[in-house]
Amino acid sequence: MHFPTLQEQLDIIVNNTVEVLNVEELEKKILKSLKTGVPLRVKLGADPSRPDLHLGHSVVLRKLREFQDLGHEAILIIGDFTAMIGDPSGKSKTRPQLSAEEARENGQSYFDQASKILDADRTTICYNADWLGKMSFSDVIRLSSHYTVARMLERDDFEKRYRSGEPISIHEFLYPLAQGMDSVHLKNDIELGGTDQKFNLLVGRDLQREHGIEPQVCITMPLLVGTSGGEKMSKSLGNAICFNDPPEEMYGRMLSIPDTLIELYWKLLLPQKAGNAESVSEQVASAPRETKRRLAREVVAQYYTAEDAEKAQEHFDRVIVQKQAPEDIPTIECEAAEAPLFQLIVEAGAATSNTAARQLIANNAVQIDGTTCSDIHHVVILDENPKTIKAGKRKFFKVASRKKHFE
RNA sequence: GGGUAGGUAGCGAAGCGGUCAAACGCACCAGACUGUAAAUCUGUCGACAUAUGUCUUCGGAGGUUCGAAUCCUCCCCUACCCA
Repeated sequence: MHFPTLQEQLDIIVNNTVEVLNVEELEKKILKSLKTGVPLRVKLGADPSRPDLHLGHSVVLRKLREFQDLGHEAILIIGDFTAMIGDPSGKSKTRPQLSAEEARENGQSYFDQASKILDADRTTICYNADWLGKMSFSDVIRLSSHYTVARMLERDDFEKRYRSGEPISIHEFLYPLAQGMDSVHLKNDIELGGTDQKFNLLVGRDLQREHGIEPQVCITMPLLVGTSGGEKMSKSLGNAICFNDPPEEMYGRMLSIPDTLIELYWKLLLPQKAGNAESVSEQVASAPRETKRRLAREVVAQYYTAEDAEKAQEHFDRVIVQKQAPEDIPTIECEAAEAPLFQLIVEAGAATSNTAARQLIANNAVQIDGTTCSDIHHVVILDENPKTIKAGKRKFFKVASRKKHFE
């Protein structure tokens, strides 16, 4: 195995990180691997209770990929056992406990999605139920004796919740310990995570040391801000862009980010290409629109192809900018010769209830063949010629009668 | 085990016998404006019907009332304090 030089590796590894704990040890580890030819083992934990990966996940996955490209070993660890506990980080809500099968399924899905960024052939995937599930209660007691309540409360979100009077369950204290045991089991050299994982990563480091293993270096990456700015990207906040979003949607959502996020997204979401990162801020200043369009295209191309990205942009220009109907839109066929407009909107899935559909109409958000209709009682006359209905900004469908088709 | 304060729509938070489908803020959705966005302004924001209507909601189950989110009983849950 041939690795780049120490300095080359350090430059790449440290770039974009929030913290590296600590750099001296990292250097030592790199030097050792250079000398022995043994790649570093880099661990990243994955939570299978949320199998929809979004761009926020990509930040840390991208870092892992960089390690792979430097010749090191990526270990993706699916926390199927910890998912059964429920991840306490962030929200106070306890996550639903997953069955073993669900966790495996989700884990596979996670891996499939992560493969859009990782080099899948060179990624080791493992499930922590394989070892955590074998621990006995006395093992757990022994493990938990290593940590004190006061130290647990050092963790940022525990401390906040404690002070604001929000509940903290005992089992949540076990979560970092379980995650730390993963590091003991894997004997990994490095663990990656978002800044919210810092405490958990450090617990792994401590536990390794106590088990006589060379402690892992902890690397934290920034949490990506969501598309509306402010809060971190999260599916439940509705400000996320998922790996599995279709190209058109991905493109549209990318364009809807505030301008102030362009540079940050550029830095964190695209692979490092020499020369282009520095000039982005100038480009944003001089041509924000074009820069954002380019960013959107580049991001879509990461998850699909450059061609798909082009198509997505064309689609967007057509539908949103020029407000024309897209090329391919679904047609619903009715047997009746006429139908209330609001009902059609619901049937097409453009509104969740009749009331919601009426509200859309009342809000001037509905067009039939390009003409706005604000009459909630409107009845659409159907024949074999499909009528194009637009409900809201980007929901289009056609309706036609299929009466004749029955003869 | 004892005490105190609480559990209200996606979230935060008012209401404390009728005028409550429930103020207000945020988020979401839509319209205007734009660069596509952000910011700003406007509307909507439980469901069904739509001219003032009906139904299901205010931790859960009962009860008192012509009438309850609001009063009573029991239960469940949370925080804090005392043991």
